[in-house]
Amino acid sequence: MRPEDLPEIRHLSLFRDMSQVNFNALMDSSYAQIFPPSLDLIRQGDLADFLHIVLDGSVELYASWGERECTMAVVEPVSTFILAACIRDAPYLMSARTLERTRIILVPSSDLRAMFRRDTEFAVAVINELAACYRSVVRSAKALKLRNSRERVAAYLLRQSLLAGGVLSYRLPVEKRLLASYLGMTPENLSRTLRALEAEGVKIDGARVIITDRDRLSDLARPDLLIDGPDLDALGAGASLPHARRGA
Amino acid sequence: MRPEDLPEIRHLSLFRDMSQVNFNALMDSSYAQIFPPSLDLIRQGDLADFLHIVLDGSVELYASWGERECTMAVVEPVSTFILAACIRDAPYLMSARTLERTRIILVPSSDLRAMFRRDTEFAVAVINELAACYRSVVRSAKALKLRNSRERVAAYLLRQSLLAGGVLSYRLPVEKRLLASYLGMTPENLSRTLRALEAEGVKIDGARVIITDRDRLSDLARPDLLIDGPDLDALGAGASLPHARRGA
DNA sequence: CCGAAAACTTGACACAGATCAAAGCAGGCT
DNA sequence: AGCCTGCTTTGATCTGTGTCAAGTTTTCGG
Repeated sequence: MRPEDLPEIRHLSLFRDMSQVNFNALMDSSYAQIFPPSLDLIRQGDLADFLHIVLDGSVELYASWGERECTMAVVEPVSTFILAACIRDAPYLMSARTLERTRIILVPSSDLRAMFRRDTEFAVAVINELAACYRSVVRSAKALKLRNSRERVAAYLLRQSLLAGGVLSYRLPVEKRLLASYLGMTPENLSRTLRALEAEGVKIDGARVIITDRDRLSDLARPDLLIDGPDLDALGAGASLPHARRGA
Repeated sequence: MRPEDLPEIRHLSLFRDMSQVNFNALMDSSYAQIFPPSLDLIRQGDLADFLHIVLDGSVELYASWGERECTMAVVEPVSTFILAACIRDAPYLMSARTLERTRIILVPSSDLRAMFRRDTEFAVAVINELAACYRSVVRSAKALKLRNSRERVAAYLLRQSLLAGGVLSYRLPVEKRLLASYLGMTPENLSRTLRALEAEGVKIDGARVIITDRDRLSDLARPDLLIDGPDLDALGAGASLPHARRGA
């Protein structure tokens, strides 16, 4: 692990409040590793040996059942994933693969479990993180059950615009194929839906999104605080995709 | 609150390991209340003032968006609900209504938040509870995205049979209307699907389910440990419905 | 025990979304 | 640069699921 990584990790809400000694102890038993793109890091069903912290690159969390699979989230630096499985000492419910060349810190889950018994501040941080993750998945389950795919796409486009700072133009931060899977639809259907939305206040050109009539799009998406955030919740790794960036 | 309630609450994994003094303190600031059937206990969006513990009766957790609504879970005695919102001191993401006459203990969420800073065993219990809830919602999100409605129904029927102890005949523990909503489909569609499944190894007679060919049904449902459990996870209030009972 | 209200079922139909197939297009690699 | 793989789009078609409407059954309160 590089020394310059430590401050970044320390800055995560999960590790921010614990004592320096305990933080050091945790980091001492951890190690960094670099993975090439499209590499499977975790297979669902395996036992959760390590908490993962993404430092560079990005990681897709996905679930599979038989032949089918679907994207559950994408994790970007700097954040952690599969905390819950580590804590329960249980099999992972999701698989993980790198989307690009990715550097990851691995924290042994046994150390983790020992640590929150010793460090109250850490325990409180874990509690907050888990509660946030939980709420984040609940939000996406609500979206899935309450909205149809057109509404989900519209809400997604609108939300990205807000996350990028209210801009009217931005680039999709993930491939459409992946976005489709995340939104619970086929790539073909997403493609058509994006096309159809051009009559509803948004122009799509490749990965570029241009919102031409925010109110109109908003009428369709009917964004909802309790589904779309603004989530102080899902800032950690819950069940969301990367944010669009201002000016990108 | 009745004195005889305390042991039952104390027995919950959430409260089992904390010190007696702290448990008493928490209970002292709590109070019981009895609600009639079909009463709205919680409206999504309200601030989370109390952790709820169901002692008698049952409670439906549901989400709404505009006119639409859907069932997220049903909570039965003795267990807690909306822990995550209490911890985050955030608005509820779900609404709650009683399904029958229901007795509930209300624990002020401020006391709760103070308590896990003071009592490490309680903090650990909260961590475990939240991790379990999280995993439970992930499971149901996976089911929703990976299976079609017929597969979800088949898996549900099979799972209930196992939860009731592997029986081949049991009664549905909830109304079909509610089950449909939980499974993300319309009542009409559920009705037709149940009918169609009669060619696949189950017989449905009103609320009675008779599994006539477990293997055949299993082939269709393809039950999966990482979706359907057996979840040591969702024994608490995650995102599940009541279990069928042996002999019912 | 009866009547009203609610839950459930069934049928006809419409539409959203999946699938299959094939044609562009773009990005990465040698 | 140029090829090749994999993403994306488009079209045609089909299936699953929702909707509307009417009927039946069950439940529950008086």
